[in-house]
Formats: sequence, structure tokens, C-alpha cells
Amino acid sequence: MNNELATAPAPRNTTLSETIAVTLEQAKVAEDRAFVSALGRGILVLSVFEHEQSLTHQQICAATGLAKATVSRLIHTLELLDLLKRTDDERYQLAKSLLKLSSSAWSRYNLVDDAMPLLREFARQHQVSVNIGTEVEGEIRYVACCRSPARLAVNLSVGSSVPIADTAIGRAYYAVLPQTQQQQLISSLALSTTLADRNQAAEILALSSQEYAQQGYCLSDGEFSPDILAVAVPLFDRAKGKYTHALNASVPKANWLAQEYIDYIVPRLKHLAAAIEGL
Amino acid sequence: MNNELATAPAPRNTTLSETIAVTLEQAKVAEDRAFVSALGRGILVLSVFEHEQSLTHQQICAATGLAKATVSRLIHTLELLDLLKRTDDERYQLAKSLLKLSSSAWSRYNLVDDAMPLLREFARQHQVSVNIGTEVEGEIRYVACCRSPARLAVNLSVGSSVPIADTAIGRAYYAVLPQTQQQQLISSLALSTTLADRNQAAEILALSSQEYAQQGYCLSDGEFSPDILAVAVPLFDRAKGKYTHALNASVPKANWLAQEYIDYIVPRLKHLAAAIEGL
DNA sequence: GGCTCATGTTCCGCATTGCGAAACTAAGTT
DNA sequence: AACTTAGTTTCGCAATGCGGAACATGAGCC
Repeated sequence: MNNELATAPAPRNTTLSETIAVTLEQAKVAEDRAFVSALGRGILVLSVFEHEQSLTHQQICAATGLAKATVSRLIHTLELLDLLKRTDDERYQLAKSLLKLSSSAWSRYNLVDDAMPLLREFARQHQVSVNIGTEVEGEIRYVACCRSPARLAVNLSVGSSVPIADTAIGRAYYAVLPQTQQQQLISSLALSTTLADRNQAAEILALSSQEYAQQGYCLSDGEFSPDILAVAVPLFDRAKGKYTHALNASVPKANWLAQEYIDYIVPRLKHLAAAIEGL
Repeated sequence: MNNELATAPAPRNTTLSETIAVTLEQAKVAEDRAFVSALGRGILVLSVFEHEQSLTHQQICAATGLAKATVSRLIHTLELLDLLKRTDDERYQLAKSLLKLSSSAWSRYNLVDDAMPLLREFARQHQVSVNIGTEVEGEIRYVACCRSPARLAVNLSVGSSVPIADTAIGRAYYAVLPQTQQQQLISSLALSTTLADRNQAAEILALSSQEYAQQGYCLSDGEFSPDILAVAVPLFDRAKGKYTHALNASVPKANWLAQEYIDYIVPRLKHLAAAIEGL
């Protein structure tokens, strides 16, 4: 894993407050008469809480670059709107109404929709099939698929389900589950034809989890379908605050040596995962 | 269930946009110089999406009571901030940045914290013990407790776990789970000493779920602890968009006849649940 | 093609609003 | 008591945001 792409820091996600500050700046220099800057500033204040549970007045000033008095007024306003509340110790944190405000957005939120263009590009560029899946009833169900032109023997598409213990995507999904959920999943595993024994499946998953911990990816080298070589990584949904999906990249075994494929694709797949996670 | 409290509509949760509109109004009449109304108006625009996936310009005008031109400007601003985006069909919906804005609030969100004052008041007023619990490893773990002065024999507190099939709170929790999760739960049930057989537990839970469907509450009349009479209802977490907890109210069996207790407490308990759910 | 109605954007003068320097208050610290 | 540090309030002024009205745009209709 001495690969540049892999060890490079995840693509720096500029913070929300930064992008908002830039937007404000742009609107100002463009003399955008239609831009309501007071609103922008208020949002800017909220945005500095993106990665902070609570902040003092002063910290807000520093983070936003706004004048003290301005921040006082904005805080006052946001407090009345129940978007911000002061804690006992003279700090502020985001309040209830922000949850209500955004709840309908969350309910519609879906990591997959926005990932599709990235998947397509990835499939095209590297000539692999990429898929996103999540666990449904003891299997991994594909929720997004992108086949490469170099087609695989198996015919999987959105809605298809594959076993968990036999596939890279299933193993990656399993590897990052909290332990209690791992156990639950084991007990509700849909056993495949090739892996009919629950204990055996559990063993394999334990092993692949270990591999994941060490290497940062999971592999299936012909175990599910004899012609397919696949690697997979889990996908963290920052919205939900947990791993919810997994992402694989597969090729016909005929075309690649396993190790070469791994060396080539894994860092790039991780990169893709980071990009998807970054919205 | 011919009780006023029970059949009354759930305590009308005024919509967010209504409360914000009121806040704006108040700030205006109070001549609150420190209230930044442009910010308030912008938030007002966002708030009308609370129960709507998408709205047209016109609908926003109508819902907010703002002038067309004003709404145009606010929309423009919110769009630049990526809080609002226009769909293909000339409508608007909440956009990504709102998710980011609120994600730290969500991560801290906890239905229980805010419920405590309500629990205390309820316990005091009706002389019952009330508790909120959720499933952890096949049991119900209490996450909020409020004992009445009339103390029960058993000594449960935050962190205590009780079995699922034997208790009102467990049954209520189970009753509203989606079917697939019910099955999972059954298979991971921590079996109690009194209910050592998984199938038997499943039967009881099926029965109590039916009762819940009909009556809207679950009962445990001495089944867990011979001295305790308890009823429970599930708690919907509107933040998460699903049932996440259950709420019970229990008294010493010595003090009440079961039916009288039910008639008295159930409507009130439902009222309490609605209040807690309403944040 | 012209007419109309319905929706949304742009213009523009004006009053309001929100800005921010500075004064002020409050609470530690030395 | 003098100094810091943190935050609120004041206040005059300019920029801001408001909204009526005029202007686009487009769909439906005769």
C-alpha cells in the first residue's frame, strides 16, 4: 500500500463555512443586487457549527470574520428562530428548529442518486464494473450499477441481490458493521448455494474483516462467480453517520492477474469512495 | 376508548413556518432593532418546505406571505448558498448544504434529553413511574426513568435492561417494528428466566402486537414482576422518521385494578407520547 | 397570428435595515 | 485598583433590501 493515491489525504472537502464565505465574497464583488447578504451572513454563522458542537460568541466572530456587533445581532435572531440556543456555559449550539427545517431534506436524501455520474466516469475510465449495494434480508442488494464495456459473464443490475460471505461487496459491508450488528447479520444471513453452512460463512466473514482491517479492502477472487475478480470497500454515509453501503469494482478474471488488479484499482476505488462520501 | 383525551387529535403541532411567521411578527411589533429580519425571512422560506418536497415560486409566496420580488431575491440567495435548488420542472426543493448545516445537530440529537421534564411532570401528576427505553441486544434498556413517589418493588434505573416479551414496554417496542426487524429481534431475543422458550416469546409478542393494533397500547399485568402493572406505547422519533423507543407507565398492582388503571392512564400516556414526539 | 392569463424576473426610488466603530458593562486576573 | 477579556448596546449613516409596477416568458385558446 505504498501507493500515492491511497496514502494521499482524502480529497480535502472544503468546509461548508468556507464555501459560503466565498459565495458571499463573490456576490459582493459581482454587486449582485439580488443577493440578500444578511441572510447569507446568518447562514454563515450556522455553517461554522458544521464540525463544532458548540461555540462562543468570540469563536463565531473569528470563524466567520464578522464584526462582534453583527454576530450579536445574528445570534439574537437565530435564537429567536430557535436555530441556535445558548448552553448553560455561555456557548451556543444548533437548536431544534434546524432539525425540523432539514428533516424533509433528509427524508429525500439518498447517497446513491448523486453517485451515479461518478460511477459512470469510473467505469469508463478504468474499464471495470462498479456497483453500490446494501444489505437487504441477509443479502447485498445492488442499488446502483455501472457496467464496463468489457462485460462480465454474470448479469447483475439494480435490484439484484448477491450473497454476503461470497462477494467482495458483502465482505466489505460486513467488515465495518458494529459488532452487535455483525452478529445479527450472521444469524439472518441468506445462505448461498456455495456456502451452505452458517458457521463457515461466519468464519469467512471474520477472516475477510481482518483482511479489511489490515488492507482497507475486501476481495473476492472467483468465489461468487468463477469468472469474476472483485474488490470492494465500504461506503460511509455522513448523513446517517455510519456505514450504510459498500462499493465494488469487478472485472473478468481472464483479463487480470489478481495482484495487479488490486494494486491498480484499490487506491482508485478508495478515492472514488471518498468522492462519493464527500457528496 | 371513548375517552376525550384519547380521541382528541394529537396536540396540534403548529408548523415550523407558522411559528417563524409569528416570531417575525413579534420582532416587528416589538421594534426589535437587533432582529435581522432579512435572515428571518430567508429561514421562513426554508421552513415552508418542512412538509413539502418541492414548491413553486408562487407557492412559496403564498405560504410565506412575502412579496414576489422578495421571494425571488431570497430564493436567489438560498440557491447560491446551495440551500435550495430548482428542479427540472421549475420547482424548488431543499438542497445539499442544508444537510451539511444540520448534520452536527442531528448527531447530537436525542429525543430523551428533552423528554425528562415532561416525564417528571407526568410522574408527579399521576403518581406513576414512567420510563423510556429502547432495544439493546435483545432487551429493552431504560434510557430515561422517572419514579413516582409511590415506589415500586423493583429497582430499575437508567441503564437497566428488562426483557422484551414480558414487559409492556418491550411489547410496545416490538409491536411497531417493521416485520423484517421483528423477525431479527425475535432471533436475537435475550430470553428471560420466566420466558425461556423463544417460540413462546414470539407467540406472546405476536399476540401483544395484535392487541396494540386494536387498542393502541400494550399491557403487562404482573408478568415481569408480580407486583407491577404497566402499560406502554411506542415512541416515534420524527427526527429519524421511525419508532425508536417505547414509553411505559407503571404502578404497584396493589394500588389499582387493571382496567381502571388502563382507562385512566392510557389516554394520558398517549398524550404524553405525542407531546414528547412533538419535541 | 394575436389575445389572455398565469407565473416569474427585473427595475428602481425610497425608507428601512443592518452595519460596525466605539462606548459601555460585567467578570475575571494580576 | 488597574488591566484583560468577552460580550452587549448605542448610534449615526450608508447600503440594503423592500415591493409596486413594469417587463419577460410561455402556455392555452380563439
